[in-house]
Amino acid sequence: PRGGRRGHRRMSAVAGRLRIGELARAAGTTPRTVRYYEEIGLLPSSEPRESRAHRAYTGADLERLREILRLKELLGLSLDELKRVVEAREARAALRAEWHRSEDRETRSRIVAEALGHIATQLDLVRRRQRELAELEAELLERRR
Amino acid sequence: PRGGRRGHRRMSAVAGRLRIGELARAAGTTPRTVRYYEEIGLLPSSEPRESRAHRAYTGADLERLREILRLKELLGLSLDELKRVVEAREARAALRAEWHRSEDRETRSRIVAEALGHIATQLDLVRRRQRELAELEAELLERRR
DNA sequence: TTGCTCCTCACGTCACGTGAGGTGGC
DNA sequence: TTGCTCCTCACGTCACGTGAGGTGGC
Repeated sequence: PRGGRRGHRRMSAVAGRLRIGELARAAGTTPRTVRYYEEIGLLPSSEPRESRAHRAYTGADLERLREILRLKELLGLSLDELKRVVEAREARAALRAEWHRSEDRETRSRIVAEALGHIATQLDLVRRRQRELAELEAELLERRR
Repeated sequence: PRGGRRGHRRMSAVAGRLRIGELARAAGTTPRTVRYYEEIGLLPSSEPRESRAHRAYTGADLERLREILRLKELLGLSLDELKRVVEAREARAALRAEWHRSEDRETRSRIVAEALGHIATQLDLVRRRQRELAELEAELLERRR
């Protein structure tokens, strides 16, 4: 007595691939937004489809979309800025591979330094927001007296 | 030997009133944004001018604009939501006057309860953002290893 | 008088929302 | 086969940006 009786089993498609509506819902957004991000190259994803075919996404795509939306909402980044962040992140992934191949200590430390720089930039933004939110919270508490 | 030599003294106009450019700069935005907020009724301000006259603002207008921009940026509120927040805040100011006039204890506590409710709503939003930012910070720190 | 800053249209842009009309997969 | 969900235009909307052409105040 488990497993659905009759009726359509309407969820994920083949092999854990997500359809655009499932992806959007899981990420807390809409299909239109996903298509728009693809259009401007923020989600390159969805490998070349034969025209008019449905888009299919992986769990990695979902993670990426969630991360993008989070940076957008929490840090207030524009899609243009997000594009640069995403590209920098991909560049770092490529560099990491290079790091593994390289024996040169100087090359290695240069790569690490650059990665740390990117993270530091984002941390600065996060912390500024945290400070501003703390101020706002303090004022609200004050007003509550 | 203080006070400007010759040249134009080009800052605030009469009696501490701000021009739109000064207001915008002080609030960290643009004149266009100020005009747009006035257009949609978010900044009613700038009492009826004879047509084509320049707008003039007070320090209170500046405070109000700053507050609006802060809620918009930190909490991600739309202008429509901000309008409601501002209206609620004005309603509270009116209620406060009523509170002072009223002798009835029940009326008084009802007014206070309502005001506390509004503040609690905003505090919830602030704290959710804080939690999300803390998560993001933790992940960045983790990634930095 | 000269320079800014201001004024009002009005069209452009960014980040999507919302149908219209049609096709695809459980 | 029936229902959803998907597809691609394409126009609408929100929150401004950006000139164009003109007027106002220190």
